[in-house]
Parts: sequence; C-alpha cells; structure tokens
Amino acid sequence: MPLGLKETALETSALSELEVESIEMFIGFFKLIGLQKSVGEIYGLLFVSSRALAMDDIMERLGISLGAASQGLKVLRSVGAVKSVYMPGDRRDHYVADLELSKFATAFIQEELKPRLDRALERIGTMESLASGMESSDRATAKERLERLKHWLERTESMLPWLLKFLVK
Amino acid sequence: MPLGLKETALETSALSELEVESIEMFIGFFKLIGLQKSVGEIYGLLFVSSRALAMDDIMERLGISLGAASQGLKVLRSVGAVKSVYMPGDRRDHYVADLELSKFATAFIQEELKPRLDRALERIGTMESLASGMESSDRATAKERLERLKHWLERTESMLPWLLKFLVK
DNA sequence: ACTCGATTTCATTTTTTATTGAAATAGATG
DNA sequence: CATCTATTTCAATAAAAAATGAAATCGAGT
Repeated sequence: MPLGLKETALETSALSELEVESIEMFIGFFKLIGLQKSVGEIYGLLFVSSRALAMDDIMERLGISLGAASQGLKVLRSVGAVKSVYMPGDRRDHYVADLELSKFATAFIQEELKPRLDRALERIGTMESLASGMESSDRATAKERLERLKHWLERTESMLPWLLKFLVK
Repeated sequence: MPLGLKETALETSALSELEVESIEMFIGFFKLIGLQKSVGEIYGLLFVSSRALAMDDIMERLGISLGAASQGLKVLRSVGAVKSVYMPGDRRDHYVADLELSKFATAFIQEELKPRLDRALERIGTMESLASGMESSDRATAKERLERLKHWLERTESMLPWLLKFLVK
C-alpha cells in the first residue's frame, strides 16, 4: 500500500447506487412528515447497511457535518428509527436502522396530527363563544360552519386509533 | 362622516378575534399538509366570512401582497377549497370557502402521499435488482429489508381507498 | 379595437429553516 | 484524576422557501 494511505480513508467514499436509491427514497418520505433532508439521508444509509455505523462513518459517507449527524441521529433516536448497538473494542456509538417502518407513520400521527386536531377542537370552542356575541346573520353562518368542522374533526380523530392499529399490525 | 374617510378604508382594518382564531387554526392545518402560511390565512379568513371576498379585500384584511393573494387563491382553487361566486355589478372575482373540509385531506393523500408511495415501490424494484449483484451477506440483508418495506408499503397503499371513503363520507 | 381595472407572472427581496463547525461537555480508559 | 476521544450544543452561515410588487397579460365594457 502506498505511503500516506490509511485503511480507512478520511475522504468521502462514493455511495453505491443502492445507497443512493435508498437515501433518495427516505429523504422523500421524511420530508412528507416534516423531517429534514439530513435525517432522511442518515436513515436511508443505515437502511441498506448490513453493519452498524458510527457517527464518523455517517459523516464521511454522506459528507455532512458533525452537527448535522449528531442532530439527525438525535431525531432518529427520538422516534425510535435507529438504535445503537455495542461494538466491542470501540468507544464510539454504532447505529443500526430499526426496521419497524410503521414507527414513522405512528410518530407523525401521534406527535403532529393528533395534537393539531386537539388544538383545533379547543379553538373551535373559543370561536363558538366569540360567535355568540355577534350580529345575527354573521352568528348563524359562523355557528353552522364551526359545528360542521367540529363534527368532521371529531369523526377524523375517532378513526386515528384504528389507523394506528392498522399501520403497526 | 369626517372628510377624507371613505366607506371602504384603504388601510388594513383589524381582524376580529374570531377571524384570528380561524386563521391561526387553518395556518396550522395547512402547514401540516405542506401549504404555506398565506394559503392558510386566506382560507381561515374566508371560512368565517359570511360574505364573498374579492382579492382586494383579502389583501387588505390580511395585509398580504398582491402576489401572495393571487398565488394563495390559485392553490386554494386547485384543491377545490374555494370557489368564486358572481357578484352583480362588480368586475372582480369574489371568493367563498368551500366547506367540504375533507378536500384538504383528500388532496394531500392523493397528491402527496399516494405518489410518494408509488415512487418508493418503483425504487424498491430498482434496488432489488441492484442488490442482486452484491456480495452474498450484504445481498441477503438488503433483500430481506426491501421485501419487508415493500410489504408494508403495499399494505399501507391498499388502505388508502378505505381512508379516502371514510374522510369524505 | 381601445381602455381600464383585475389578475397573473416572475425577478428580486425577505424570512424561515437547515447546516456548519468551533467550543463546551460527557464519559471512558489508563 | 488527568487525558483522551466521542458527542452535543449553539452562534454564525448557508440554503431553501415564501412574500413582494412592478410589469405583463387578460378580458369585460364601451
């Protein structure tokens, strides 16, 4: 081996076609549920990796910064999308993708959708009170629309437990 | 009436508490499905308005620009969230909120979620081919994970027609 | 077919969001 | 307990997305 070359290069090693496809796919999914590109990149890389990767490896392969890697892994851990595995003789944390894909959908529903529906129903309560103090015809319009929206939201919310069960099954 | 004041003020007239609540609520919902703030503002205003509003009115009440109003209405029309009504003796288009709330959810599922699931399934096909040309243990890992993801995606996609029916019912 | 107000378009600007990387912190190892 | 390396934090920077408004287009009324 020529002098100056190490076993593990410091330069970014090119991603395989498989890795690129996986990364692009997960960037797309994750954007849909409001997660940033770097989070999708990390998960996409881990998804097709047969070995656990350290943060260093992730930075190097993806060409992202320390901060992005650290924060991305934090997000992925928080939704249970990655877990760290112990690697004997290495101080660094090593990560593998959790393959329970439903976790993403579930996290989105429980952490984004559900709270927003709840907040909307609260607001509707406030708005119904405000509408009560209005002039007759405006009041009637507002009350009717609010009632209608309330019913739709309640109905939608009532379906969420079923949806969650379906997704994890 | 004092001199210099017109029937319709050019200055932005303050939003009522009801309007503010409605606007904030819809900004929240619309962000969730990837639509910008100005789109939520316009719909929120129209939702509690008992009369149809012209683009002028919308700009003035919300304090947004011509471009934002025009583009926001374009988006809302494209998802069927507003419709224009004819106002005799006025050349301007006047808009009312379409109250079929399910349209937003439906548009999101059909225009964002479904295409992304389809695209992901395509990519999985590509990735399965790419994996076939890999070294044995990596191939096994990749194939197994891709198979698992494919099943989950197919199952999720098969549920969408039911979900759509539920939402519009 | 001209005029004039209404609306759309789009290059520029502003705002928001994501990324970077140096410094602070944590925590394992001798 | 001192010294490492690994990781997190966060202020600064870069990138992306949204808003602005002048100019172009449209289209009803004359």
